[in-house]
Order: sequence, then structure tokens, then C-alpha cells
Amino acid sequence: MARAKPNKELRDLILDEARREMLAQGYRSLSMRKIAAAIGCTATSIYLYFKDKDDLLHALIDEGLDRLHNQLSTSTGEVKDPRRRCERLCRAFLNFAIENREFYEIIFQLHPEHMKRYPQTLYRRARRNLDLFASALAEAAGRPGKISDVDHLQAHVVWAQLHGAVALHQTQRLDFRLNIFQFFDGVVRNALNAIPGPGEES
Amino acid sequence: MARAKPNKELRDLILDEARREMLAQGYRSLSMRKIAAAIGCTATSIYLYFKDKDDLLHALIDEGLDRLHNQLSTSTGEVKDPRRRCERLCRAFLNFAIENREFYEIIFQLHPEHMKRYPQTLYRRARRNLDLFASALAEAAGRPGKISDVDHLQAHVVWAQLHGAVALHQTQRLDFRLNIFQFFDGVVRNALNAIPGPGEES
DNA sequence: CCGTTAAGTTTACACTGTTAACTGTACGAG
DNA sequence: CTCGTACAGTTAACAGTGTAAACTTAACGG
Repeated sequence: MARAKPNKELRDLILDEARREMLAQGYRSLSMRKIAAAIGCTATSIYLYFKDKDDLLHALIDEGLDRLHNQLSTSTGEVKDPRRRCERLCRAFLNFAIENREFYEIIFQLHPEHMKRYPQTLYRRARRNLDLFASALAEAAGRPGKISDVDHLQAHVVWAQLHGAVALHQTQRLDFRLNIFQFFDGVVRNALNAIPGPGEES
Repeated sequence: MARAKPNKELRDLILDEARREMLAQGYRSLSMRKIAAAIGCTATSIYLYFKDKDDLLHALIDEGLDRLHNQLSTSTGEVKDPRRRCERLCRAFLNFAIENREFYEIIFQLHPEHMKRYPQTLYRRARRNLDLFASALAEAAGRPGKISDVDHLQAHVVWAQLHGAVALHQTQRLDFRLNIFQFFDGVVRNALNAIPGPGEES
């Protein structure tokens, strides 16, 4: 019964269905057989286009990283003041996390076990996003253009603050009495605290 | 073949083996059949003592929360200065996370899907830990003894900063060039930035 | 017209958590 | 002493999971 027409688009069909299912039911509910059933092929066919399930997941992560990068890099707009640029980045990051729950999860929360063969191109794509923060921090510290180790470090601290907030929120560990907007505001404020004024250094 | 002697300790055996396997191979590798095989019973026997796998996990989380609470509450020792108490708490939290990787993971990273029937006692136990931070913050803000909403909020922000660092570290999302000690130092420093001096308020 | 290549399929394996039905022992009541 | 019941634990089974190997079928080049 094998279709003779080499269905060039099957890979895309798989990817589309995987994304759809992930966004609808969560990435944990992804199953080779379910995806296959939904698009009318067999589970093993997927292995013609993806090495294994992780490989399929990596393709989605890749997509997610691109979306994040777009959202981050357009967020700063024409804003000149480096501190305000930073704030825009933080807000954009949080917005992305909230609006793209499942993408965020596979990008940042997926256990390293699934990353054993994580392709290096994804690492590079991920680094691009952090560098947006780092260069804004470099600018704020009065050395635009060149990202120093300190900027790199501070970018990680800011990132950790944001990620921690998102992670606790998404895993529902926050106290239910907490006002979530105040919380995120406080988080952004504290993240921006990590920015040293121009000239001053710790 | 059912053993006549009612093995009163089977529940403990299960729990011990589950903990052992979790610490040795990670909680993801926990399997009812593996646990059963290791202690010489059948998988279905476990259901006599735990409602399901999540229930077993919850028992381990319970244990982990206790360990964390011990580590946190003994960390401050005789230190009087509230800011230093806060720092001790932060350090103790990070140490716990690093030294108890798997416990940390099931406590803080486990997906809410596994928490559907999360017993309320665990919530209370979890809140105890956050309250240690909140009351130290209340003290630092000059209103010892009574935890205000602001303290509660700031405690969450501090917690998010710490958790973010741990989460990124444990999921191996940090840049490999990053000096991990400098990173954690920066994180603690920034977490403490969230503490307002006595009297001042945002 | 044959042989090769590639796309898809069927089948199978080794797992997973979980339920239902069953077995055998211990103990208390008649 | 025997019967009944409660209980601890078992076996068998179901509905899933990812994935490898072998097989089928269609298209194309010589």
C-alpha cells in the first residue's frame, strides 16, 4: 500500500501535526503513533524524516528559539536608553513565556536527558538570545559594542531571575495568594537591578 | 505464594528502594516494576501502600521538603543581622539544590500534571520554607515578626532568582564558558538586592 | 524488461502504569 | 475444630509507549 508518489511534504505534515498537538495538549502528550494517526501514516514513517522522537522535538525547539529571537529583537524598537532597552527585553521574554507556554517548556525546561544529541546549531541559536541581553547590558555599562565577561555574567543573572519566575509560575509553585502582575513587576525591577550604572563596577 | 507474614515494613522497603533508585539513576528512571523487582515483590503490591506512582513520588517530595526545611532553618544559626541571615538562607538553598539534585527536581520542577492530587499537607510544608525567607525579609525591612504582603512578594522574587539559577544549571542551559561560582555569587548578590533597607519602601 | 532505490508498511520487542481476578494465609466466631 | 472473612500478595491482562528489522510497492534508469 506504500504510496508511490514520494510525498515530499510528509516531513512538514509531521512537524505541523506535532506542533499542533504540542500546543493543544502539551508536549508531554506527543506520541509517534498519535501524530501518525492524525496525518494518516504509520508511526515508523516518521523515522524516515526524524532520527527519533528527540530529533522531532529538536526541530520544534529550533522553531521556538526563532520565535523567541524575533520577539526579543523587535521588542526594543527605537528605544535608545539602554536601561529601557533592557526592560523591554525582560518584558518581551516574560511575554513570550506566557504566550508560548509549551514552546518555552521544550526550550528551557526539557530535561538534558532529551538533549544528549542536542545539535550544536541549537546551542548557537540559543546563545543569540542571551547575547541580546548581554549587549544591552554592555551598553548600559558604558561600553557599547563589546560584550565583556562581566556583561555575559550579568546577562546570565538577569536571565536566571526571569526564568525562575516563569518556571515557578508554569509549574504552579507560586502561592495562590500572590498577585501575579505585582510578582512579575517585582521580578523585572529586580532583574534590572543587576545593571550597573555607566562607569560603576562591582 | 502470598506470604502469610504481614510484612509491615514493605511500605518502607518500597520507599527506601524508590529513594535509592531516584538518587542513583534519577527520578525519571523510577519504575514500579523495577522497584518491585529490587525488593522482591510484584509491581502491583506497591498499589497496596501507594495509590499510584504519583502518590509514591509525593511521599518522596514530602521527605525532600523536610530535608530542605532542616537545611534552611539551621543555616542562619546565631546570625543576628537580617541581611546576613538572608544571605545564609540563599546559600543554604543553593547548596541544597546542588547536593540534592534529584530531590530538588521532584520538589520544584516536577510538572503539575503529576500534582493533580497533590495533597494539601505538601503545600503547607512547601510554604514553611518560603516563610523562612519572608520573615527574614520582614526583619530586614524593620518590621520583625509580622510578615506583610510586601515581604511575601519580595520573598517570591528572591526565590525566583535562586530557582532560576538552579534550574538553568540543572537543565544544562548555562553557557559552558560561564564560571559557575561567579554566577551563583552574582545570583545571591542580586537576590539580596531585593531586600530594602529598614524604612525605605518602593 | 529488469534491477535498483527509496518511501511506507507490517510486525515485533521490550518497556510503561494500572486494574481485576485470583490465591493463600491468619485469625476470630460458632 | 471448623468455617468465614479479611487481608497481603500474586498472576494475568489491557492499553499504551518508542523503536528496529523485515517486507512491500511504486518509480525510474539502462
